[in-house]
Amino acid sequence: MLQSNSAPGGGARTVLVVDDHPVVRKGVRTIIESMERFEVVGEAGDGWEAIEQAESVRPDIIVLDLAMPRLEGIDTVVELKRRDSSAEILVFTLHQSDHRCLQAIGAGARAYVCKNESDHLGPALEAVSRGRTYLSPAVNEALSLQSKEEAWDRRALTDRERQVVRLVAQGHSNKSIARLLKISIKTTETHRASAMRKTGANSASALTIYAVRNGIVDL
Amino acid sequence: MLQSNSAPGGGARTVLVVDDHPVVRKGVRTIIESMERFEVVGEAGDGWEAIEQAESVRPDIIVLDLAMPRLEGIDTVVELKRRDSSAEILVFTLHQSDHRCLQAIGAGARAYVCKNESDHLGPALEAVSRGRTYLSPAVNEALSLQSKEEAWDRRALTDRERQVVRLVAQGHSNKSIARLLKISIKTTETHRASAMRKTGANSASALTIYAVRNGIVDL
DNA sequence: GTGTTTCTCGGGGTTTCCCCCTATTTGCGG
DNA sequence: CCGCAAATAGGGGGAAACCCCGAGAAACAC
Repeated sequence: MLQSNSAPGGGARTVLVVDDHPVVRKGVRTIIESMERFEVVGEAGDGWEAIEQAESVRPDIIVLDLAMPRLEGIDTVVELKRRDSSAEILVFTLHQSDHRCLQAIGAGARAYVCKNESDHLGPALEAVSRGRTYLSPAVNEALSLQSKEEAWDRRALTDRERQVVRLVAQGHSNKSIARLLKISIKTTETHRASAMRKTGANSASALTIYAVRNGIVDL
Repeated sequence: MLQSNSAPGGGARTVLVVDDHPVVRKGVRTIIESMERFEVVGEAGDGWEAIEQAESVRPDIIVLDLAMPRLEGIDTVVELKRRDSSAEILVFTLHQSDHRCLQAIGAGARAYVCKNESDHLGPALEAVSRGRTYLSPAVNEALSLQSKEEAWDRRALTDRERQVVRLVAQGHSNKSIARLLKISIKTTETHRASAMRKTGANSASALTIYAVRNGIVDL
C-alpha cells in the first residue's frame, strides 16, 4: 500500500471530488471547504479522470459518483483497488438501491451516501478518514430490510412469469391473460403476484415500467 | 401580474433554488452567489415547497429541477402558472430530452439547462432576467431536429389529465395521486377516466405505455 | 349575453386487482 | 428416492379500479 501525501496525524485530509456534473462538484466542494479537517485537492468528471487524478495528487479520500460517462463508478472503484490506490472511497450517488451499495462496498468502497441525504456527507467523511465505514440512513434501511431473507425475491422471473408480465404491460387484464394463455384466472394472479414480489412492483403500472425498462416489451 | 419585490432597474434579482438534492442546491447557490446581479433568497426540496416559497418570498426567478418527490417539475410549473406566479422559471435538470423540454416550455418555463452543462446556468439566468428564453446547447440541438408544432399536437390531454397520467405511470394509486395533487379521489378518477377515454387506454398498464411512448414520463 | 371547456366533486354500483392462505402435479438434480 | 422449484388451481376478503350518472364553479371564446 502506498503512502498518503498528508500527515497521518493532524494535517488536513485531502479529498478528490468525482462527479460528471460540475454543479454537484461545486456543491460538494463548498460543503467540504466548510470543514476544517478536509481540503479539496482535485476534481474529476469521469472514472478515468478520477484514476489519473488519484495517481497524480494521491488524495486521502475520493468522493465518487456512480453514474458517469466513459467509466462508471463501481468499475472505477475496482480499477482503483487494482492499482493499489491508498485512497479511501466514499460513494456519493443518486442511487438509493441496496444492489448498487452492495456492489460498491464489495468493490472496496468505505462509505455510501445518497445525494438526497447530503447532510450525511460530513459525518461520512469523518468516519472514512478514521478508517471506518458509513452508510447513509436510506441505504442502511434498505439493506437491513432486504438482505435478511430475500434470496427468493432476488431471483429472475420464470418464463411463465415473464410471459404474464409482458401481457400485463400490453394492457391485458388477468381475465384476458388467462384466456390467451389458456390457464385459469387464479393461475394468472399467482404468476402476476410472484412477479410483483420479485420486481418490487406494487401495481400494474409499476410492473409495466419494469417490463419496459427490462426489455420484456418494446414500445 | 403581481409586482416583483426587487427594483426593476438595478437591484439584484432574487432567485429561488428548487432541487431535492441539497448538494445540488448548494452548488447552484455557490454559482449564483458568485454573480453580482443575483441573490438566492430561498431553497425548496420539492414542488409544493417551491410553490409555498414562491408565494411567500416572491422571487424573480425560480431555478427548478424536474425529478422531485411529491410534486415533480413540469407539474410545478403548471401549478405556479395556474396561481399567476410572476416568477420566471429556469428548468435545470438531468433530462436531456426534447419531450421534457417542450413540456416545460409549453407549461411556461423560460429556460431549460441540462445539469451537465452547468456553465450555461449563468448565461441562462442573465437571459431569463431580461425576459428572454434560453436553451442549453444539448437541448437546442435535440429540438432543432423536430419541429415544435409537430410535437405540440400532444394537446389531446389537458394539463391536469397529463399530470394524473404521469403519476399513474409512476405507479401511484388514485388515492396517492389525490393526496399528491391535493384534490379528491373522485376528481382523480374523473381525470384518469377522461385520459383513458381520449387515449383509448382501458387499463393502468395501457395508460402507462401511452405515457412512456409520448414522453409524459421518462424511463 | 350564451356556449364550451376545464376542473372540481359526489352517489351508487360492478368488476378487477391485490393479498393472505393451501394444494396438487410435473420435472429436474443431488 | 428425495428435495426443490415451477406451474397449475382455488378460497376468501378487503381495497382499488372502473363505469354509469349528474352538477357546480371558473375561465375563455363567440
